[in-house]
Amino acid sequence: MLDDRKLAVLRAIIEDYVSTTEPVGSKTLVDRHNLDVSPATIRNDMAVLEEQGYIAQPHTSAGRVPTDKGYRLFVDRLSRVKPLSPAERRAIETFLAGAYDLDDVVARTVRLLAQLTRQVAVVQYPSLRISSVRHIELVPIMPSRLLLVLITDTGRVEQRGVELPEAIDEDSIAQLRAVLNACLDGRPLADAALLATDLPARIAPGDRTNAAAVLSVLLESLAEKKEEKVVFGGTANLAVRDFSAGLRDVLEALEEQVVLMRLLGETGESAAITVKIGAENAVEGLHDTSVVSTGYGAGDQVLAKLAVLGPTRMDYPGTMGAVHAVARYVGQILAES
Amino acid sequence: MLDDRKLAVLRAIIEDYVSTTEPVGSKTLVDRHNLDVSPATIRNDMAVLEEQGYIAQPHTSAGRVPTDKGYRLFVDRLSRVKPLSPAERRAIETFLAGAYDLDDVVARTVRLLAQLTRQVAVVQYPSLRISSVRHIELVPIMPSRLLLVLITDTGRVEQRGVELPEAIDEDSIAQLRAVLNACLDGRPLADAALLATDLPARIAPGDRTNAAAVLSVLLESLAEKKEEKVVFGGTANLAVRDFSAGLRDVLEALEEQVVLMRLLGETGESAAITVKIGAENAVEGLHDTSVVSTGYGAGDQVLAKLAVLGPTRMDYPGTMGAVHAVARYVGQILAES
DNA sequence: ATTGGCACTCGGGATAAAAGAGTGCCAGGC
DNA sequence: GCCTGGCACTCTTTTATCCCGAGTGCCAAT
Repeated sequence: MLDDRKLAVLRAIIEDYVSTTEPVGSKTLVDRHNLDVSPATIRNDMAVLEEQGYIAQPHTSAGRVPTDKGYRLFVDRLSRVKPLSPAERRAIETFLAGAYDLDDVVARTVRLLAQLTRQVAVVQYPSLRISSVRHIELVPIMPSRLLLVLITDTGRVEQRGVELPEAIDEDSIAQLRAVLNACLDGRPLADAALLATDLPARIAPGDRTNAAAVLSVLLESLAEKKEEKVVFGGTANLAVRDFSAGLRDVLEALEEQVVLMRLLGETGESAAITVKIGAENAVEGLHDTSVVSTGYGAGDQVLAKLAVLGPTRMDYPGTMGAVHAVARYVGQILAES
Repeated sequence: MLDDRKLAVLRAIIEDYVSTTEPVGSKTLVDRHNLDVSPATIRNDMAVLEEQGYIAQPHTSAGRVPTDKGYRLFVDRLSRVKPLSPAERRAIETFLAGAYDLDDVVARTVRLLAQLTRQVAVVQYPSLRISSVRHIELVPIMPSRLLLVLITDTGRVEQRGVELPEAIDEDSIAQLRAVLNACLDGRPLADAALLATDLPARIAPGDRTNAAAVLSVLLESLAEKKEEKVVFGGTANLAVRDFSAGLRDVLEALEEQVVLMRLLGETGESAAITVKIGAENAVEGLHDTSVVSTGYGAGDQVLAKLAVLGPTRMDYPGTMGAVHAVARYVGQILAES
């Protein structure tokens, strides 16, 4: 029902609109792209496209503008992910290679994505739930207070104060630390839950209540969604385009971890690239916004997600290319460390 | 040379302008504040104030607008820090009390400040340089690779990968860890520099090159300005007022750690509140912006700074009150943990 | 199916006039 | 000497009107 030319017209409309920000008319279209037909023909095609909901006109006698549905079709069938230029690839590589630690990797990734796409970048920290324990450390602060430090194989370091029911001495701490590490080292953090039954038996009776307190804090940090940390950047890119309306909504959404998580949550668990266009985003106030996201991680395992957020009128192939490439490189970096 | 009434007029102009965003004229002024004189009298006063550079008119026959110099006078002599309402104090207390760890304290502080002032909040992490070491941990990752974890008495946890020149075994790691902790525990981190000469003697000969590598990483993380971490929030508040111009500049400045540090750097080292108005800010592009900042820390010691950033046209007394109160509470929280 | 022709629509820019807000200054009053 | 009412003047802002042009939809012809 949509022949090849109509699809070509839709593609042309989207490409033009994305680059000019202005509704595009039949005349402009035949000029700019070398379609070998007359404007009138294009108008007929446009009428059909409009009837089917792929494009719309802001008002009578203005050019056409793509609808969400139009972008959807474009992304699904009319475009390919655009590979980055060699220069861009090199830039990514050198930029990420210099990172010191996980915080730095994440921070650099955000900057990189924002710069490449000239849009807002969102990056989630590798999930605690999926990571394995590399080391657990207990540091005494006061007689009845410890600092629990958790280091994962993705390089993430979590810290948490533990209030103990009873005072504890160095030896007991050492024992507890040894047991915890013996049980959890190299294993997925989720296994900590299994310890609940196992732990008391391995601990001197007098320290069991304290051990339970430590464990419960450990489980807590695992359970809490708060730990799904998300970072963003590139908001300055929002100010430049004629996007002032809705800008506030976007900034608000970005600062609300919960909302960000929801946005990323819609990304599938695979390494594929997900595109949510306009109203497809469940989040209120982001209906003029698209989100291009993907999972990343060391190897196949998806440890976390990253995304780019911009107006529905964005360069999808380019953005998708950048998201894809950056996710891959970050994965490599994580695998190496 | 400026009698009481002229000062009152300046104050009135600023208060009105801040709340209405519109140039304020002589008529409006006598109506709103009950000055017992006629508009004509006020006009004369205004003429003087303008001549002296405290106010200006955007164009002939518009009302007057305060200049930077006018705000300066207002802040220095015409206003008092406005104490927060009991409700606000309680809100601060409960909001900050629930924090888990340092990251959480900082994150909550940012939100709190942004919410209280309806502006952009900037908070710096407690300085590594001044903090004392609470514990140093070495975690083996690969035979010739360690993770160095540094925990300070302010609750800050820093991590850093160390590439060793030679492979190392568990025993050597334990020795190194013991020596490092023995030397540095409870002492200011800056003392690490002294270790350079001291360390080799305490370490088995075979491990000295490795020990040196660890130490150099430790010193590096101390030296690097990168470690002066700064966090901000509340950018959504920028979008609401008629501030669209310059918005991009502000967002850009916020995402540039270096710029942010420069902004905070101008804050004095004392616990007093510093106000930088408009062009007084050295940072390009923030000339329509004021920064209200102060130091905070456990006890008297200033560990870091926090600030609120907004248009020169801001509620200075209120903002200063919020900044002051929040800084004090955060200090308390830090001292407690 | 495509095309050229044509009447029609509607937003946006230009121009003009009117409205308003505020000023500066002066001459008179307390 | 300071304050005040009055008044002419200056600009911005608003409103109204007009016109232009881009773009459309439709139709008859190829």
